[in-house]
Amino acid sequence: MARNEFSCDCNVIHQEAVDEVLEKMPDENTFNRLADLFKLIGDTTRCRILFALDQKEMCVCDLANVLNMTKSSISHQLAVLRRSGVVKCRRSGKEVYYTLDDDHIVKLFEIGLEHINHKG
Amino acid sequence: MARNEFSCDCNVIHQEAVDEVLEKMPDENTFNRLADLFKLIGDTTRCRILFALDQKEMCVCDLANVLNMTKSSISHQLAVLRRSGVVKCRRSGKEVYYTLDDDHIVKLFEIGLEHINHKG
DNA sequence: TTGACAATTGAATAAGTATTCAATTATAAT
DNA sequence: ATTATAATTGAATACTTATTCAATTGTCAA
Repeated sequence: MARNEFSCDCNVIHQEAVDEVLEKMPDENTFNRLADLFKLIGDTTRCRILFALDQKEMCVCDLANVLNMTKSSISHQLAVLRRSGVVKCRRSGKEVYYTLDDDHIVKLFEIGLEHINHKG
Repeated sequence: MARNEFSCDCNVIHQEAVDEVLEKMPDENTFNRLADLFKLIGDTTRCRILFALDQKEMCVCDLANVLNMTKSSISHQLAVLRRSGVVKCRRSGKEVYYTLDDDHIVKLFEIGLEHINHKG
């Protein structure tokens, strides 16, 4: 019984190619986590926060000023980034300071910028 | 007049840091394009399509079988990828064959996978 | 030209999410 | 204790978007 009998609305045209690709494809969980990672940095606000934190450790107020947005908005996004483990924070007095906690992010940005500069 | 007087709901705490970071930050357009790029690959379906096309040139039916999804769904996503210039296509008879058209994508995936394997 | 199949397209629906607003917590200073 | 400021949080709203469904286009074969 073909594995795609129910969800796919067509017959296989190049069975060999399909089988070969299927064999090499990572599992569903991998794709979900990969997509989640890119989704995380696929937002202008979070991109800017991460860029700022790559320059300097900053508190929420600083970030609000750099991005010209409300503290609440920044804080919500920082919570997202924290949950995903790409930033970490420390409290000092009334302020909470954030820093990057992931080496891969910067590399992704570098390649992303290459892409942008390469294309129109 | 401070540039953040209206949208930001707090005073600058570390003026020096804020100024320094602001100076180094790319402009708005750059962030929008960067975020758009990551948004593009921040979707499980598009991730899987791109992974498949990195292995082999494929027609829509092949992709529908590999991903176990409808041709319509795949076609919609291929249109998105085409508009963004990360895939290209050629028609041959009744079929349309797609291939990757961007070297950066694969690099982004590699680093993304490193990230995933590194973290829990 | 008619029928069959690959692919695309537009509209509708459903699901996800970024920001706003109001309220609350945490810390420091008076 | 009280006040002020930094930060977080939850709920609501507005916006975006992935998939589905139905209809259409393009190509080939009979």
